[in-house]
Amino acid sequence: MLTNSSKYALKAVLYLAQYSSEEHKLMVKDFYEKINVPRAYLAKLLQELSRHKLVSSTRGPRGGFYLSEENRDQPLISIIDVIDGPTRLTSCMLSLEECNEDRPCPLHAAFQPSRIKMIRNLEQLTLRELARDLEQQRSFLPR
Amino acid sequence: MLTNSSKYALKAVLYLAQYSSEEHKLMVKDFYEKINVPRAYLAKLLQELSRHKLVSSTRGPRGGFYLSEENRDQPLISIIDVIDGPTRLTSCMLSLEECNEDRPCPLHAAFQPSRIKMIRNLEQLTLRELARDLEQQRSFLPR
DNA sequence: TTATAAAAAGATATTTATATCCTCAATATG
DNA sequence: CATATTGAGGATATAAATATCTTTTTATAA
Repeated sequence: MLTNSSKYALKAVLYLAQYSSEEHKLMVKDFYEKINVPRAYLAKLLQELSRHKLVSSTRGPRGGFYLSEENRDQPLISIIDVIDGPTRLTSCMLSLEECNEDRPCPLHAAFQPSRIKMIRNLEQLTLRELARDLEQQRSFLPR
Repeated sequence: MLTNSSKYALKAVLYLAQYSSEEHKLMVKDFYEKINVPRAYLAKLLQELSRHKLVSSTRGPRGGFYLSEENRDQPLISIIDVIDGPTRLTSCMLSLEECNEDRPCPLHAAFQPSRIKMIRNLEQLTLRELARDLEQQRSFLPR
């Protein structure tokens, strides 16, 4: 479904959404263990997200990563698109280029409705909303 | 969602479901191009499925691969389980071991319904049913 | 202004998935 | 029984994903 990389990235931004702010930045070394992601690899992923303005960062002493208010309004799909590439979830289940509604692949009819629903969710749910669920203990983010 | 390997495998069994029978076996060299799968790699995948009794084969002249009537009654998930391993689709979206209904991960609530629906489809749809769709031109299997 | 701390960037290593090649074993047919 | 043909199996090669290490840049604050 998702690559390890995008799972790592989602865990990281959800953690940042919960525990960071512009006034309280988090360094990689301070939370990579909390989300069980390899330290150096997490740094790479966050750099990539930072380049795409999906997380915020500053260098130097007292620097670190955090989510700005704008960052928090991004949908989940934006993280996945940057890390996994934008076609990962939308392409045909059998990766057939010519699959479409008029000439669907054998899996198309049965799976397209639930696939579309999942993608809509990813496009609509924002980090802010999921962070609220975490805060209210309606969901949890164990290592 | 699925690996290339299981996509290849699904395309192959769907092709065999359409065009092979015990009386009309297909050799790898005769159809790998039809489904756009690397020849030697397709052979490997079919061997693996054969070992698990999901496709039938005989060696020697006039040998090849085909689907028996029993093979045709297998659900799609059995192919995927053999090639990708059985946990690929069922594990948590974030691969959190401790994610469950009582302590769900942040993605759980939004995605579990459509995920379950997809998995049910894979468990219930048989090769025979999808082959029938192909035969009736309700679906298509382009290269 | 200097020392230090942090991310950014680049280079490299490792692991897994994908792909190919070569030999062996089985089977049909003359 | 000999031979050709096919899948089975093992070994190897390549590409992509995952992971680590080192150096550079930027910012802080003493």
